Amino acid sequence: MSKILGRPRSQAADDAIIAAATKIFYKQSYQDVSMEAIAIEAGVGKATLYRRWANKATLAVEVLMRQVIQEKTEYSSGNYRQHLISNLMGLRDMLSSEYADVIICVIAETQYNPELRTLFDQHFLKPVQAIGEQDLKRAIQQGEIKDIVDHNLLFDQLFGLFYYRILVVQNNICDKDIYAIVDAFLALVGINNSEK
Amino acid sequence: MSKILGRPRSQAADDAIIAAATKIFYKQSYQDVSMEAIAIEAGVGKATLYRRWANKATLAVEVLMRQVIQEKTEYSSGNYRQHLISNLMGLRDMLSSEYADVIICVIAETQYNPELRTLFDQHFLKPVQAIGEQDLKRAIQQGEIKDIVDHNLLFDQLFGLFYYRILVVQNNICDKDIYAIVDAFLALVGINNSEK
Amino acid sequence: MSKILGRPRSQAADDAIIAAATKIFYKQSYQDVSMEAIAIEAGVGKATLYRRWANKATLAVEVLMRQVIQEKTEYSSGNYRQHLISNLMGLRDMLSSEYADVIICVIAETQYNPELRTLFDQHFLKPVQAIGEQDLKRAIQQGEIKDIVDHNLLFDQLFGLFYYRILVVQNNICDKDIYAIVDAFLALVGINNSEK
Amino acid sequence: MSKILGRPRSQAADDAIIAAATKIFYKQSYQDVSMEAIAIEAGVGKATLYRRWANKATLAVEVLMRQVIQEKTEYSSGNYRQHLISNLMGLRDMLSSEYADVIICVIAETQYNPELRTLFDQHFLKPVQAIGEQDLKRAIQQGEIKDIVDHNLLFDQLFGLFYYRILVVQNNICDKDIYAIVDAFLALVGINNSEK
DNA sequence: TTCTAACCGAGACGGTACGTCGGGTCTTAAA
DNA sequence: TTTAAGACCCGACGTACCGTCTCGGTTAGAA
Repeated sequence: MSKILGRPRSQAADDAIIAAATKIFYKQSYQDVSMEAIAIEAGVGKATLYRRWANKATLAVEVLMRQVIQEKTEYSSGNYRQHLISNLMGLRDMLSSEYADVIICVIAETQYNPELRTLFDQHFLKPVQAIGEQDLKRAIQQGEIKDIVDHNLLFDQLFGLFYYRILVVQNNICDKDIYAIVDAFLALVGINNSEK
Repeated sequence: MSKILGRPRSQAADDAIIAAATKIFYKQSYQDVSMEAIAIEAGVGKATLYRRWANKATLAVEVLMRQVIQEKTEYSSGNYRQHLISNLMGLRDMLSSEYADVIICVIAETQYNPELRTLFDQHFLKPVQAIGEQDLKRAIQQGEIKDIVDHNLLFDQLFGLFYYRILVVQNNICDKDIYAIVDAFLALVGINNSEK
Repeated sequence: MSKILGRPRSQAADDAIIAAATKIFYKQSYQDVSMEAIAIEAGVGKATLYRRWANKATLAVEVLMRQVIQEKTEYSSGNYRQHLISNLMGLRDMLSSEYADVIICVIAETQYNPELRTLFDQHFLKPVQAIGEQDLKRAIQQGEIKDIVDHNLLFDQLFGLFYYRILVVQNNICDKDIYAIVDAFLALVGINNSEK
Repeated sequence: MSKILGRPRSQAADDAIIAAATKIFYKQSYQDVSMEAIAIEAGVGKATLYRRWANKATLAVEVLMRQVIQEKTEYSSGNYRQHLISNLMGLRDMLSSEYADVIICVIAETQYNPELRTLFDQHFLKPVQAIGEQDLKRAIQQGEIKDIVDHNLLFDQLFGLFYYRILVVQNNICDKDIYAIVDAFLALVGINNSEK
């Protein structure tokens, strides 16, 4: 049986590291952030840092994840159209935030780091998609939209639009754009529009 | 009047550097590529390299640009549907190629390097978009598709889908998917579908 | 109160660096020696090297110092004349050795590097002078030579002769020359000569 | 027979280079002086510079030589004691000047550059020694000093004292010191002292 | 006058060493 | 066993200088 031996890990260290990382990733570009700086800001040894997160990218995912969770909980009422708009505004805000370069740099890293890939999928992409899918499922059950087969493709088109516009082309997406996009989306899959 | 003074820059050095960079970016991840390695492979001094390209990202854009130009010239016959399919297959191939991580890393860099941003826009994004737009214009003139107002949005959705699926979610897009996507796109904007 | 924090510096690294430097300074000219080569030979990171010695010259002084210490301990018996001859032969050997160019290059550096100046003084010049002075003092006490006031000047003349002849004019000084020089020196300050 | 073909070398370029080198060696340490800077200051191409002087050290010897010539012509009257004092003051001034580090750096280079060695010998050391020897010869003829056999050794001791004191130990030599040194020297070799 | 050869200033060339910096690991003594 | 501190190895970075080479153009004497 495995007993817990030695000094237990300090929760304070965890918190200090995340706080420091969140702060530093906010005000500096991903590349310019050094693990050393985070360790110093957190008042923590580098080993303590690496014992919890294997590398900079992994720590960055942690920070991003917490940012997503914050966003997620803020939008939670209204009908499907409202939900969708709220979710997409959340996504827009995240992609336009100071963490934009952290997101894209992490995505870059995932190209040749499978573990990070998995982590990023589960802690960042999935949670964002999940909101959309939960809402969608409820909307279908409530008869708000058609039970289309390939909503994956449509969702990817929707999300892709945001990633591409904001991160690649670097045109920001205003609220009016989002209304138009959502309405176009609902025009395709919504039930009410065929009733009109 | 400005005369040409001093020894002119060697075209051979240009070529050697680009060839070396293309080769090395192909077989190594962007992060693992060092400017020093490129200089050595090209048989060129580091100063010669930095005289032309200020940093790794700028050189990477050069390499990507030439890859895009190669792709572009390969697809050039058939009707609009054919063209669109060809173009998107080209985009898919590029985003799925060994240069995928170079592209995403360059995009990452553009987040905090305005000059690189401009360069990437003009030498990579614009050329790719241009193909689509030229074809579109011709298609409208020939009455193949509706003269819709906001084809920008639709194109971004299309391109975004590819960037998102391949680079972010990392699901590859097969030929069948492309047919489906194009048909869905034409169902929205094509004229023939309203005739059905 | 100052406690010892962090990982202590590795004595093994110190030793490896000094051994490597000694070896490389021996077989290459000072100018051709690179810090990188020393680091590699020592199996040590460049940072580790620069953490201890700020530059090539400082490291060279370290190497020279250890060479002086080796020489010093070799000559230690006989009367004052014998001692003087031994010491000057040691100086001659050092200035004629493979380290000659290291010595002169370090002296060159001291012209515009005060810290190196101090270091060179304390770790190289002083130890060499000290031998002569100790012997002198003993010789005076034992009545072998006159208690002259300005032996500094005479010593500088003696040492200067060696530096000038070997390093500047680059004529080597043979054993016979040394005997002559010492006898001339003792003819000036020795007691026995006035007794003859 | 070799005829002079092509455009003759520009005297103006020679002068400009020497002037620039003299100026720059004066105000910067030898190490910090770059051939490029001299070429720019002289308004001359680097090739023009290297066509005349093979490297920095060779050019430095040129500068030093001209400095020696300047000094030489300044002292030329009085008896031998006066001459010797003047000459040594000239040497002292040169070794204490802004060119001190140039001298020592050139000496350093001569350790592994035989051509420079020859050049330095003929253009710097010899001229300085020559003054002393000419004066000595005349003094011997005029019966001012003994016709000693090995005045080489004594001269080396004298010059060595200056090089060692000023460049190595870096104690400056004041006028009073020079008087003392000269008188000690003449006490050894002078005729008048035995007459007193 | 035209030709030829060496020159000129400017600056790019291949090399090479520099000293710094960051990543991720390891080693202390203390808790 | 974890902690903070900080040294460790590794290797890329971008700069600077070396001494050479290549431009277009100049300057002389020879043909």
